[in-house]
Amino acid sequence: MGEATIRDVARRAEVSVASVSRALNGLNNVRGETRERILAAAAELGYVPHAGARSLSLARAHAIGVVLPDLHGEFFSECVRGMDREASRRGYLLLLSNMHDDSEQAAVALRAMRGRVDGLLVMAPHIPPESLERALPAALPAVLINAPGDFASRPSLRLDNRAGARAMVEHLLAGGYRHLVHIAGPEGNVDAQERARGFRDALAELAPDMPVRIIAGDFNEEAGEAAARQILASDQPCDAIFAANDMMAIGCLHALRQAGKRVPEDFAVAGFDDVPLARYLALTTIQVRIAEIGARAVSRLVDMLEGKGPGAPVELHQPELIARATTAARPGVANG
Amino acid sequence: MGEATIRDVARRAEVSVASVSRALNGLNNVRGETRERILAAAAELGYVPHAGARSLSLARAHAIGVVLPDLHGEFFSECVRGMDREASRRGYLLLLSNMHDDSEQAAVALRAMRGRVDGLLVMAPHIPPESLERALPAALPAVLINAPGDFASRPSLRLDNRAGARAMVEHLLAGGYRHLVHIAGPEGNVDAQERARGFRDALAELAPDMPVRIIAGDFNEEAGEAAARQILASDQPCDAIFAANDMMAIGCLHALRQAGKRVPEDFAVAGFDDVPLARYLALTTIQVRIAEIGARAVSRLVDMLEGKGPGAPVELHQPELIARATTAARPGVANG
DNA sequence: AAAGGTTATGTAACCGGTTACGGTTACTTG
DNA sequence: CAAGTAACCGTAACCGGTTACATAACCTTT
Repeated sequence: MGEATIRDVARRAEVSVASVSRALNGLNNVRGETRERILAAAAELGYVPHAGARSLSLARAHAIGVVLPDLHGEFFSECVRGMDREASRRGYLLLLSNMHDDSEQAAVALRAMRGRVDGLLVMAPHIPPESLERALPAALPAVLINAPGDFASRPSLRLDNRAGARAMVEHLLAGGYRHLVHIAGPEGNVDAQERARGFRDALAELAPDMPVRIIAGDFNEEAGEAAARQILASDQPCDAIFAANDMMAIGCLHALRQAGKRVPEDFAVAGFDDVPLARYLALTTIQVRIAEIGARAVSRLVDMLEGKGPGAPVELHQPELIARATTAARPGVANG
Repeated sequence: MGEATIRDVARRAEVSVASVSRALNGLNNVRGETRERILAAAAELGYVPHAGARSLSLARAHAIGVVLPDLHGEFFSECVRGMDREASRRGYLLLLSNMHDDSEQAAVALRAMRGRVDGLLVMAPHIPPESLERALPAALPAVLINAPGDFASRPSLRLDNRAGARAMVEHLLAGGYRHLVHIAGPEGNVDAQERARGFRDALAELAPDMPVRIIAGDFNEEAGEAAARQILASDQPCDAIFAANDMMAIGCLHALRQAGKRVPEDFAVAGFDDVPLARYLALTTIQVRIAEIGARAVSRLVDMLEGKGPGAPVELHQPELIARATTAARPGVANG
């Protein structure tokens, strides 16, 4: 009924389980003829080793746990794809668990990983550092991705959101735009916070006399549309809109066009993330190579697991500005 | 150093491991005071049960293995998202393994699942049924998604590609288009085959005197562009192009517009899948609710695992036609 | 007070692998 | 030919849980 075990193979090959284990794991202290007999028996029985038992015995699961929040489409898939690529390259499987926003559920998800994985990859831009640290099994190596705060205790990867926002501000100013508005992301989200901060700081430094105007948003397309309407209805001057992510920028684009405005002549529009759609809509944005970050996270974790040391505690990934038509320079502006 | 084990908890609470196990699993045959002592000890030690050991002992891992091919972005994430939603609802974790195209590697990926999962979800539109069956551990329940051929031995979910293609042909004919061309997907891919077959059959039935014209493609945007160029260069009449997926349809759209053609006036264009981009480009397409299929697959597998019977051996999911601007009816055609 | 029943707890086997350790056997070597 | 060595192989302990079964403690009941 059940699958064949190593003892079945041993019985059939008329050797001990130890020899079967040795033969199947390629140890060299098995006589050629014996090895043949064992391999034959294993093949005849269709024997497949029981990975669970193996990892219990070895204290090594060759699997890494991935705990992600509810990301929207692109992000999720790209991140997991990058992780999977690297993981399979290095011989690990991925155990996935979506963590819903609740911090309590997150703890449960993390605990469920104990004893099935060798390490953890955690992306939790919305969980406060202390409760995250409390929820992490202490002895399990972990790499944090885009964690809020400076996590001294765990190595982490971070996207340099501030640098990205700053690059965008520079780009818009260089293009001759003089009245910038930022549409922010959800309040609790670190990425959103850092992008807004980057916008604010860059403006303070590069154009100190320009008023800093930030409209609240939530990363959804509708928020972008609402922001556009608000801008159109307002009497404050505005000639460039920088949304904290692409979806809001896209909503914004739609609303502006619907209102008969031209982009970039009347308003420049820019986003953040470089989702596939951005290219089709010629939207200027900041490219976030999330797959690369995922792969890098796996790579660092595996290095830790294999004793190659944790490396830099915080690794900052630089995003790249992709200039497209929605922020073309104003006529008469000499561009650098 | 290592994490606390159940024996550590037992020692600290001055009881046997059996009692600890009982107390932590909520069995009712533990005296109240003893239970308190055990819970306290566990909390003090930060004890987290070792899921690997637990599942070895119970012969139940509460995890399900997911083996997917290299899908492109949208598809992958949507599918996994649907699976994850349902899996976490029913108390299972997902163990992910991307299967690369190689059939040999697929077998390895499947074997690696033995002993860590209770069942398997396999999506392998490119692996021949026999080698798949050979690679699947016999005693492991599995649900196949979009498997080629009729798999008598395993329950499976299938997208009704033929019905989708047929609906599209009907839609185009009703719109007044008279010269349909299909851009096919990769040869070995079942979905692509069935879509082409649906196109062919529908045409044979609904417009028997119309020549069936199919151009080879590979699901990539470039193939769509190439097909468009081929159509433009050819002297055979064509007024509607139905690509086997959205990405090719999009490539096609670009190439046509670049050549100065209007859509849908000169050519109608339609795709298959309804990727998010399709809505923005107003591309008519067949909506595939892949997340739903993923969720359903999990649900069926869990039903099997919990002894609720496998249900229908093959479950066919009906896709829905989404009519948009790229296939607007020709003027003068009474529609509906 | 002894017999019988109930309930709480402990002991040890088991899940399916790996491996330290010790025993055989065959081969060198003086 | 005896002793030493290397190569091969088997026994049993172990990884960290669960649980059948045995035992002990406590109540009833007559």
